[in-house]
Amino acid sequence: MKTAHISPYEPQAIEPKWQRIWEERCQNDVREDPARQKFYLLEMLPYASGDLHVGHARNYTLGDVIARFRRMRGFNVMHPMGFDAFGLPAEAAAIQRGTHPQDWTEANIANMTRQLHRLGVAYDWSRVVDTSSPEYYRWTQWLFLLMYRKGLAYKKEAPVNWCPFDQTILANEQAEGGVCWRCGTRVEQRLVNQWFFKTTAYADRLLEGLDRLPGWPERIKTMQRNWIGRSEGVTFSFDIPAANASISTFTTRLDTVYGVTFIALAPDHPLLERLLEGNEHAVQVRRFVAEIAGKTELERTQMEKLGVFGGVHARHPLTGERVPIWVTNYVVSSYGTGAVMGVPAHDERDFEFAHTHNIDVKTVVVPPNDPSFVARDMPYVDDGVLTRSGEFDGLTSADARRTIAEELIERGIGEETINYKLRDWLISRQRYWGAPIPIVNCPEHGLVPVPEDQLPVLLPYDAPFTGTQGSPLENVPSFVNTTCPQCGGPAKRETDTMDTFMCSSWYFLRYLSPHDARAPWERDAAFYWAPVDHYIGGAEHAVMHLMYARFFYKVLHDENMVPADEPFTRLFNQGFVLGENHEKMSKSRGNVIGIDETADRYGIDALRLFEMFAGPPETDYPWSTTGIAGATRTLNRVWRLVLTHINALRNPPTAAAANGSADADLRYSIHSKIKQLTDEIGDRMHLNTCIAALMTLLNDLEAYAERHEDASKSATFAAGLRALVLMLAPFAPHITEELWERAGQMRSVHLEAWPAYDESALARSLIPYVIQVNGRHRGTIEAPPGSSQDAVLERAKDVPTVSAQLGGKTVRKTIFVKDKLLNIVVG
RNA sequence: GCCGAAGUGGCGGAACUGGCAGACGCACGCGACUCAAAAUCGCGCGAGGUCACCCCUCAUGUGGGUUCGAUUCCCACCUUCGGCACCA
Repeated sequence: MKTAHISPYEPQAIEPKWQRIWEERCQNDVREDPARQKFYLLEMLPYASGDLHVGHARNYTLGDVIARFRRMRGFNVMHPMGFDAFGLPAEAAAIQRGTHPQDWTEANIANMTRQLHRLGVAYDWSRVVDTSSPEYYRWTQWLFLLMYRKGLAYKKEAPVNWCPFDQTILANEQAEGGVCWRCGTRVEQRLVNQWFFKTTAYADRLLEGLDRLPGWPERIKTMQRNWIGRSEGVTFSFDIPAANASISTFTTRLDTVYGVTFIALAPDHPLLERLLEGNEHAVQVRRFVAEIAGKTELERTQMEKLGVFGGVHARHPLTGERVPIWVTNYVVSSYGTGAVMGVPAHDERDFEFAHTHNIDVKTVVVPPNDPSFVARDMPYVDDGVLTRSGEFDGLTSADARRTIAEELIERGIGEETINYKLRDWLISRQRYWGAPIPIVNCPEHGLVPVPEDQLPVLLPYDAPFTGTQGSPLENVPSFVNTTCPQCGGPAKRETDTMDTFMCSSWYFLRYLSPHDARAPWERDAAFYWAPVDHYIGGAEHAVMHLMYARFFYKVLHDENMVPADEPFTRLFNQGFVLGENHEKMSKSRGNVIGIDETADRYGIDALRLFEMFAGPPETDYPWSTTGIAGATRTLNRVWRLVLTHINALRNPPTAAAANGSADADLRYSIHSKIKQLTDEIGDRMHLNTCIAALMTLLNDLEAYAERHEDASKSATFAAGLRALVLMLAPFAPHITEELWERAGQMRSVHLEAWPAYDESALARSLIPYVIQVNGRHRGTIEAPPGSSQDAVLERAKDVPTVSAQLGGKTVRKTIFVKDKLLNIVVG
């Protein structure tokens, strides 16, 4: 093969060239087309942090390959991109460097936009959104008002993480370990008036919806189920005669109720003060409560189980026994009723507590096969059969739970209850860089929503965001002081901004009509495009973003603004790109590989090809400098092969196979690869094996060209070149477009149809049969498909390595798998 | 502690429903081209035995099991990674 006179492959020249042309042609812009099947592909929008690295590139390339493939398969593909632009990092950077959050964010978006263009991803750039722009957050505020109108947004006083140094509230995830992520100060629990969304009202629907999402990873659904934490049980009361009160408890194990030997109260239980009146233990209890109050809930969960006797007894509603009440550190007031019936024999925690405080352990449930069982060294927490439980003895746990519940309900002291771990979503943030909450406080009318025609409530550019003066907007009089929309009298605005997760809970709908000034999105557009068919993003958003977005979507479905009640049909969590040292890529480790430096050196197509080839999309893999060099080498080989035989693409030969079996073999290779990629990209998405298949096809084509001087005149070879370029196009869009143009094609390679495979090319006259003796591979023969067992056996006996194993032994049986294998069992 | 995922050459990985373990690539070695190097191309490349060739044995974290046959299914254990962790 002559390689002379072929221009060198120069990605640095052709990549910007095609990016410019695609942009000028608006080649990737889409619109609704009822005649075609839609496909909405989305990657989670990035936070506007400023710089993209090869991990982002992997994520977006994966989406791009699937989107381009779908487009070539005839789908009308929506593939947009945007920026999650509000948030604390912008404010932190502002405080640190003295730049304004808006300027910092804008500069970052400009840089990231440049880098995203550079990646060659086929986004519809006319739809880009910036969640910090007034055109966008106007609708975030509008959606807040929708929630408010529906009674799903409310304000209440609640304990939150407060950093005394930064003078601000922190989200749970920013106060991990009980310290402020920014300054390391220990956070305090503080009661603050906060805005919440009533996510708990949707708890059951959020749970049930997961069962209708077969396209989601099981582990993400499990995480959401755990987070929602639905549990069914019974709430019933214990009377406290001495205090003339009663204490309500929740349990899922009513079958163990006869084993109650104490009641455990949360230290901040509302009834506690009443129990302590005239109680000789009061001093001790108060000292204990004060000690615990100094700890956050998180710290409490990490301590050993402590408690003091409360000085009073309750009356067991079924046995009438006196049950001591203890105040403990292991019961939390925020779940259930803040009081727990203590059953040491059948609960790990109660057992541990009872053990250290010398409380009775009363076994009331025994394993079915061990009636004399006694919980001595460890509790028995499984279901079993009841004993020492009065009239309920002999019932199974399941039956007992039902029967005892009926009894309590009948007597009017109990009711069936469902509890959730899920709590309402706290959306207030005392920060500057977020969307202001569109509510006005009027001395006459209380909380008054800002009328929709007055949106957006603009974030003032000038605000003292020092990070130490509390909420910055509080200190901007021109913002705070306003008039009541209802009476026109003087009033004050809410100075909190909204959690940025609100911005990202609906952005995928804004993409559908990003410039609409009358509505957050056009209903028709939503009913055409939604839901998102394929959502790609990291698993770190398993609960937060994905739960919030599902909540929003269900509310919007109730409003008939979207066509269904689940926003993301298929969810895919891609793996990370690790550093070359197999460690997580991070600035502090100094192993971050940037997009620009990589593109300059190897080209974007090589980056894309390497990242899709290095491993299956869901697993982590390390960066490899030699690996990407290998991708460049592969592209170089494609370049030379195609240009050497460019005439075969320019004027495809029509002559039938000229080289007999070589052509048939090549044809088989071509069509099997087309079939493999077609099935794989559409379904399992193991793009690494797709690229391996393309490399094999490249090897086969090169070998053919090497052996046949007149390769360019073979119709089969020409078809192979064509298939190679078309199938490589989603992976390496620039080089394929350039080759396509040089082949004299008038249309973009990316608007061509995906090649079709021919079943007849996959049928072979001879196929390999594996011959085993006693299950071990001893040889291979070639025979026609559909050969009989006897025919294969006859042929197999002639294979020396097989006959050597058969020598002198009796054939006991043979196992024959049609078109595949013959196993001869001898002994 | 509980739940889940994963362990395959020097490295990334392949083998999709049990049927030729190591596709494809990287690294490495040898050779061709070259004054030389780079680039490129060709050949080799799990371990051991025998080595002229054929071939044989062992090998998919460890130990068992099911099966004619196990990287694949089952049981136990080890390691790694993720999630949950007093939710009554």
